[in-house]
Amino acid sequence: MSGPTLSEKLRQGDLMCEACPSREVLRHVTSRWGVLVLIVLKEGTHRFSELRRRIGGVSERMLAQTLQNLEADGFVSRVSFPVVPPHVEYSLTPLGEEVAVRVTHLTDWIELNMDRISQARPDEIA
Amino acid sequence: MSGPTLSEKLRQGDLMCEACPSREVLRHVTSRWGVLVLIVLKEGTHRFSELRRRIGGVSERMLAQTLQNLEADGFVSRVSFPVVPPHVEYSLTPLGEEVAVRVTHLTDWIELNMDRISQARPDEIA
DNA sequence: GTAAGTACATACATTTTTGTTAGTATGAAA
DNA sequence: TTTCATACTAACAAAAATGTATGTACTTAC
Repeated sequence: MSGPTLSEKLRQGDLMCEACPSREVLRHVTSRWGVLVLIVLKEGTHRFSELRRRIGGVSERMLAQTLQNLEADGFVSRVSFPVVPPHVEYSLTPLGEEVAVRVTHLTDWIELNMDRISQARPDEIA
Repeated sequence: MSGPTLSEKLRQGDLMCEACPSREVLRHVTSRWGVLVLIVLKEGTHRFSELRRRIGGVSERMLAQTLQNLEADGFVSRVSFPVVPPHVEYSLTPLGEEVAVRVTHLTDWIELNMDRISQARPDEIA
């Protein structure tokens, strides 16, 4: 009668299960700035300050933290050149490209359908 | 030389632009519990308490709030039956089904690739 | 000589999110 | 009769996310 055991769920990364590590990965990927970083890096390699300028509203602190999370998950690779002033390049790993594809499918849909969504939202008088 | 104007970006919902309303929609959809609610509702209509039991770790408060956000965005429809004890059914709207598809593409990928991701993550000694 | 640009880290303040507890009305089960 | 279940809301508390200000080391431009 019982389905998969807890340890099986943990291995599989069942998102409905509170303790699953997949929840943390999901949080990084879908975090406020994580989504936007993935979108921009999908276009190609960028430097820290380029990302900062592209993504409206990120603070340096948040951008750095977001990049570190995505790097720790294996989605982003960081290459630093030992020069002055510092030069660091960020890009997607093969794993990162795969997530970024799904993320952009979602965000593209939202951008393309914002008018339909706005009509459904009563809060905006416009 | 200049691209789209600010008002054009606002209409189009350019996510790189801080003031765009699409950012708020994205936050609702990719919120901690929003993602999971969309996944479960994609299987069909559910009652409040059913959702609560399915989604490990949600509090009543957060579930209620998440459902209200998704309802306000036009992704979820709420039907309440005037009986005692209360009976309320939640389901996806056509718009909601469309987002839910993209969301599940992302989450399915994460669940299926958790082992690859875990290998890339140095924090877990396992 | 002074200011700007680079890629951050660190300390601290604030804001946002999330959780906890208690409460509601009513019928049914124990 | 006490308890449970339902679908919430409101008040309050704790935790997490985010922002701000400052510093660094060195070079180039003004």
